[in-house]
Amino acid sequence: MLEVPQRTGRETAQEGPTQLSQRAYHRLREMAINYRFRPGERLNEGALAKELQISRTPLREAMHRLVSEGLLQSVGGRGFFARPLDVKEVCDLYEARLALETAVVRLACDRASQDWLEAMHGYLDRSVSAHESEPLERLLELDEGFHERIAECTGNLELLRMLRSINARIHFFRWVDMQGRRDNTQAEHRALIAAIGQGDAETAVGIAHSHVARRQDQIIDGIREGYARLYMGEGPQAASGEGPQAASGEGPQAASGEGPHATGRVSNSPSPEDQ
Amino acid sequence: MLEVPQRTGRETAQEGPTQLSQRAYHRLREMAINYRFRPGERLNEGALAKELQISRTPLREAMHRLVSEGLLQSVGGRGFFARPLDVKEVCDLYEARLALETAVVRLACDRASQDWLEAMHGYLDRSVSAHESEPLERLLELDEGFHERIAECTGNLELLRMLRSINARIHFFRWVDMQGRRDNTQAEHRALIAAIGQGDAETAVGIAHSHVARRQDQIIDGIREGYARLYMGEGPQAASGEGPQAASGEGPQAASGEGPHATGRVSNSPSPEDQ
DNA sequence: GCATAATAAACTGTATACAGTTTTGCGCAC
DNA sequence: GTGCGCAAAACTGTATACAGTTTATTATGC
Repeated sequence: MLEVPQRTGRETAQEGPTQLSQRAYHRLREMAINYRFRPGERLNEGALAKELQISRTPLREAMHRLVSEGLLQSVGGRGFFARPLDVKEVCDLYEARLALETAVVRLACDRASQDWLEAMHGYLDRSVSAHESEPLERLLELDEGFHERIAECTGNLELLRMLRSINARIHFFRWVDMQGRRDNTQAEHRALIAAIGQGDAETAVGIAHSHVARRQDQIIDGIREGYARLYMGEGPQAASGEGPQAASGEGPQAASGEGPHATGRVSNSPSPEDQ
Repeated sequence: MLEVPQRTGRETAQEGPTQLSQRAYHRLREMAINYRFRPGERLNEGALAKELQISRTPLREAMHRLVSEGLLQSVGGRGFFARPLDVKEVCDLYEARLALETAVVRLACDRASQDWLEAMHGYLDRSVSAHESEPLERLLELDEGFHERIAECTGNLELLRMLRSINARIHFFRWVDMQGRRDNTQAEHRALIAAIGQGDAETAVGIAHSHVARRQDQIIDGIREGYARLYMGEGPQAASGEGPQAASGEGPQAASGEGPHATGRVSNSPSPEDQ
């Protein structure tokens, strides 16, 4: 009688969630984050459902979630759309990220445990060794992981959640921004952890601020660059030009995780519901 | 061929969205915000669908959105649950709110226009006149509106969105906190706007900080109080005790907007997917 | 009486069907 | 050619059906 809902058994390690809507959510999320859909493109539910080999019902449930997270848009009666490349939006996200990061670092100065500091040093060591060998995508992941770990150490799940959400939405632009340039942020990361370890909030915030803000300056160029990459025919199935139906080709296409693939023509951005 | 999706005609002023899933979203959101569901309670989709007079499909779509926003939880195979009363979560939200509010006020100092400042004075005047006459619920709305307008003036839609999301989730606790006490925040609000108008970031942030942080101290008691209100039989359909089926009674029950209505027995909180 | 097992009812997750709308394609006037 | 209008096709939004699981209920042994 007393409801004590428990998570019904950990999902099998490799297969991910058993729920179709949840699996669809994760796959679509990855696609949206990496702009595997052309910006502003309308997503054909039938085609997507076939691609993911599920019916439209769980697919739409997943899409609704992604709308809430700003990774998709919806227009009543017209369906779902890939998010457009919106300079203003990305600037807003960077600004918000800066605000959160500042707050998180300040809190971390008070709350970082010895265990956590040691773990972070280990994390940085591993990142160093990865710096030369790993692909850029992986380096970006490591950087995101670094900042998210600082958020974790504050113990504030809401700050962590918001930071993750922002990181997902700017991921692609950071990826574009990194192309070619393989700059080393290790030193700054070390300094940040050191300041946090000493509880020196002002220094820590200063480092974090310049660390995050520096990128912000480059981002507008980055978005321009993003336009180019997405529209000028980079990527596998370059410029098929026609075919208004399938979102990203017909057959089930493995999400190979190697950077954005979408190509095609421009379409104006939708005016979505203010949800 | 070129997709130029436009919002297909403003919704008719009074009726709200035409989309059923969207209407369900708004109604459920209001219910979740005000704890019209008992904390942790499992939501019966069939009963809810009947109550809202729609089928389960759009209902579930709305529920998925609300899960993304932290206003509902879902457990695979067991369905959706009302969010539990979680002290830690509320503290995290207050802390996050403080961080955002600080950032927003700082930005506002740089960006507030003369027009905006005048509009805010008008807003405060109206709030003053409402202070004695209007119900507490309305005063809370005015306060939320005040803070959201500051966020609006920064022009950063993402900060605004996050602030709104947080405000929705702590709304109930602020409401409980306000009961009995009809304290006047007008002076602080005036001072804050004045500081913003002069571009005095440090003063403005100081005011905002103490303004928000003060409440934070009281919130834990507030949550305890919330427990009492929800479980000790306050509200209309007091302590029916039994009846595990319907979420909030059988027939369609007008959302009268007069404070939280839910009552009933305790049930442990679910362990939802980490989505 | 209380715990346990078996059985029935209820509910969730997903697929499918269908109505109404939007988009596309085509013909025709200009 | 270019723009307009109409018919066909395609697609979205919603309802419904159904299988598999979870929850409630009853029966049984101790």
